[in-house]
Amino acid sequence: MLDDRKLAVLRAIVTDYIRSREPVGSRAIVERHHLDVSPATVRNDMAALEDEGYIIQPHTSAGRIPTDKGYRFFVDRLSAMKPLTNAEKRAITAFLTGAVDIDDIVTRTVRLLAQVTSQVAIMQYPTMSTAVVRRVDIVPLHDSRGLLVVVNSLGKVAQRSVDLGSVNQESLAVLRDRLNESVAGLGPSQAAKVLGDLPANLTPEVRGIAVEIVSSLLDILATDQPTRIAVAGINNLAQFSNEFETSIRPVLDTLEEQVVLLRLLGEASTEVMVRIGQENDYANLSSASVVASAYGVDDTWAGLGIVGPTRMDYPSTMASVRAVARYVSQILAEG
Amino acid sequence: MLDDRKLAVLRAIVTDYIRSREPVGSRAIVERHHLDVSPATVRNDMAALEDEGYIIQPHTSAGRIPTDKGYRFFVDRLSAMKPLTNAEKRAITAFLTGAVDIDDIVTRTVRLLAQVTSQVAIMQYPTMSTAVVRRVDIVPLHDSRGLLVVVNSLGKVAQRSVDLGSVNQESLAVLRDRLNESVAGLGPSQAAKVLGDLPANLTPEVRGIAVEIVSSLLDILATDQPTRIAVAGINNLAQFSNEFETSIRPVLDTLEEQVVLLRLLGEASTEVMVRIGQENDYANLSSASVVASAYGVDDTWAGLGIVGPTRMDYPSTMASVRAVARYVSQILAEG
DNA sequence: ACTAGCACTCAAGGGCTGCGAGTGCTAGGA
DNA sequence: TCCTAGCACTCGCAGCCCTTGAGTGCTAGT
Repeated sequence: MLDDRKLAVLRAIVTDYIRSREPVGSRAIVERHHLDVSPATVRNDMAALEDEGYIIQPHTSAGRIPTDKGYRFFVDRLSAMKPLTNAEKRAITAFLTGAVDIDDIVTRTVRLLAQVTSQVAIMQYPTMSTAVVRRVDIVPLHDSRGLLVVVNSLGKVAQRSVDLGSVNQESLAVLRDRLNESVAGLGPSQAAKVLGDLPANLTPEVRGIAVEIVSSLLDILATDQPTRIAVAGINNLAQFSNEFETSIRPVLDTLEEQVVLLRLLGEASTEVMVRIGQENDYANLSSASVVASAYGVDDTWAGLGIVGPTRMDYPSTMASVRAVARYVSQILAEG
Repeated sequence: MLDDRKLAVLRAIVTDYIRSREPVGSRAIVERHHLDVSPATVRNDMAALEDEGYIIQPHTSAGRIPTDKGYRFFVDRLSAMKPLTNAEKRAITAFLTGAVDIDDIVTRTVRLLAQVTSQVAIMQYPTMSTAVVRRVDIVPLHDSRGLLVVVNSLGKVAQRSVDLGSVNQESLAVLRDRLNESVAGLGPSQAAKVLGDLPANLTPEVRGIAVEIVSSLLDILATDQPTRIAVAGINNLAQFSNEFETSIRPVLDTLEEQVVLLRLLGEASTEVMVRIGQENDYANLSSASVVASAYGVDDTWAGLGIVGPTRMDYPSTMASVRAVARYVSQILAEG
């Protein structure tokens, strides 16, 4: 049905349209891509491609532009990721070295990604779910307030404000040691099991306060901060103001919805995921595309990616997203 | 020079223009604000106001719109902050109760502010500078990597990845205890002084590792995370796409510049600060206004505020910003 | 000091026109 | 059977002109 020349025509339309944002006509194709046929022949091919739903005409006397389906076909079958230039690789390493902690890594990565792709970058903070607890601490602050601090093996720190009542320092130290003995080295779910029985085994004076602290601790382990997302490069959207069908409004709305972003990134695998226009489950993103990939080490994975107009340079963007995901994984693995 | 009626005319122009975004004509003023004079009289007043630079005509046959100077006069002399409705007050308290730690407070506050004002909200994380160190901990992670964790009296947790070499657990515990004895209860600058002499007083086997850890600790105390800013409600900008002189682009650019935002918020005092259009030192904000206030407890203050078009409802916005700053200060004071 | 009246200005919107890019179709050639 | 040349057709776009109407500044009169 689609012979080689038709595929070449489709590829030409997609690449030219991505470059120029102008509907692509039959003459332009034969000229720019030296197909050795006449425009009339290309027109016949275009008619066929239009019948199949890969391209449309914005109006009768205009050239063709790709549909979502056309982009999809292009991404799946007609393009290869464009390898990064050495300058880009150097920029990536330069940007990511010198990060001091995991928050810093995320902040730097998301900015880097925004800069490299000239799109809006989003990145999920690594989850703790497969990490194990390394340290639990209870720090008195002032009056009866204190802070419960949990450090996990990824170097992620979680904290929760707690009420310590009038418990004395020694009891607190005892409780802390018991907590550490119990849960250090355990994953969240195992830790939660162990913690359930803990208060019963404590001396009465500690027990009162222990109940609240254990419940806060369980809370930390359960919620596991899956809700945090870093965003950067929103200013890059402005250049596409008239790119999106109506306005950039719905896209901006989506970027404020952490839950939606999380679900988007949740679908990323270690290879590059691309969602084009209507393929997104969210009406707000129906004229946007999402390119995402998972990053992480061992069994701990989270997502990062970009959001942009459907008319984007998929080969380059996909390559950038994948490269950044790999570099940041590597950095996480190293320390 | 400016008699009462002229002031009333200016006030009418500002309020009507804020409402309708249409240039305000002389007839509209006498009708909507029952000044008991004729349009012709108002026209004379308008000519005077224009001479003084408070209003301009976008084109010859149009009504008048306020200049930055006109807004400034309005804010300083012609308006009072609009008290919040009970519903708004309830929304604020509802939104802020249940915050679990300081990060959570900031996240919630900045979203709240964006929602209440329908503008872009920005908020500086509280600085540690006047807080005292409560706890220092060193948590081994894997291989030779570890995490240095510092908790301060505000409940703020800072961490830094460190290389522990092959030091054993006991030495680490010793070092940790010594660090806590030395700096607990001290502010950053005092702590830094004490820390300088510490390694010399340690046993040789601990000393090697201590040097690096102390330097990381000093780093944490010095950098003090003043660089973090939370932003929310960028989608609110979209409704003003054609509000800003050229586009929302420069404003979006500014919002990506943490340094600029920090300097903006740094100028906030405990009363409400308003910067209108060209009053901002940044060309990117020349058609935007910033409303900000300081929040905090005791000697620890940071800034929060909003960024929006110069055509904004100053009385309400100022009231909201002030109210939110006060509520969040109160919450910080309580726990 | 205010007002009525009037001539003037100018942005915005509607209708009209010519231009040109691009198409679909058909007939003819390899 | 596939490709091409030629041609009539479509339609968005830009430019132009005109009308409309809101709003002004000025002047003479109360």
